[in-house]
Amino acid sequence: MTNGQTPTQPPTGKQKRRSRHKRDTTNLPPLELTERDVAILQSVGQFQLLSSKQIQLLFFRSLHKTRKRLFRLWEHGLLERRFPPVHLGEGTRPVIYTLAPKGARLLGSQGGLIDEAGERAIPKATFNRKASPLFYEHTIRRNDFQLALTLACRQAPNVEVLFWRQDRSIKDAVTFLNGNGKTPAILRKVPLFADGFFGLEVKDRKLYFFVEIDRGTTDNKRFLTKMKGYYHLWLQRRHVKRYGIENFRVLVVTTSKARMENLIQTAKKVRQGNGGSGLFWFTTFDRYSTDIPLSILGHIWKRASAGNGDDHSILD
DNA sequence: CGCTACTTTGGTGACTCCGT
DNA sequence: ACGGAGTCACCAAAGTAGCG
Repeated sequence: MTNGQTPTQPPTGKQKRRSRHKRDTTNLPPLELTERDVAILQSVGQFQLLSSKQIQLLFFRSLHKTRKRLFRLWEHGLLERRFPPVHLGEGTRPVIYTLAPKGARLLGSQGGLIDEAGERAIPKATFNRKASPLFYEHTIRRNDFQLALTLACRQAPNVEVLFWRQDRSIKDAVTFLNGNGKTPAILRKVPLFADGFFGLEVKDRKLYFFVEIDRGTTDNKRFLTKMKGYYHLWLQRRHVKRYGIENFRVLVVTTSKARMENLIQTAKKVRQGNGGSGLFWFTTFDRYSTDIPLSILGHIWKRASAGNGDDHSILD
């Protein structure tokens, strides 16, 4: 094409703009799926949902091109799209893409995707249409974290993501004696289901992390209970038995500095003089970004150990 | 093989429309 | 009001067909 005209589309005056919200399948030009298209569908399935911006970071150089291609995949029913609510004075936000049933079937027919537990194929990864805005927000936040980590490890020498898990295979419960020294301790069973669990290989070291995304909706008491759960997971060496790993840390990402300080003070109450001082690490959403992925490997993390105000890198 | 012309594919900028 | 996104026009590189 040298003159800007498409042979199959004669220039007949001004075309009516297609709706962004309703699929118009009349005169739909055929779609030839590329390897990249399949990779996009796989990623959307794995992440559950991705914004056009996030998909660009993974697969394209140009956002313009990204939108065009995603629009075509949507037109052909392979992806679903959702429009986040618009707040006055903010304009629209990037479209959120999820895997459509047709896209899931297509992946299934190509051998599909197996989830981290090695069991479930991708069709169940199609996204629940009735998911709440809070859940969307939470998933987008988690994906931003995973995406920044993925992109950072592409750029950083000697750092590799060994795995990322966020499915039911990391659902666990820890039982321990819960007490504060004043009232009698009672046996407590705390469910643990991290937002993510990942491993990094740094040179010859292997590091493992649980990720907790905090949107400021959990009160201190529940947060303390959850941290106690992780602490006893560590104390009982349950991570060795269950995951075959020797070490782990819990990364908590939250909304603001004030909230973070509050959570750090809460986390400090967990330990009872049995070690584990480096277990809990904290940062805020604004300290890393997918635009500058290496930021997530930078010195942006605060530890909940006493008298330690320095910022750390998760590679430390 | 080497040259030319054309096609295909992917990228950019400007403009305009869209939906809340 | 606002910024995302669809359309249009255009550019550039790579691929390909035809020809001597």
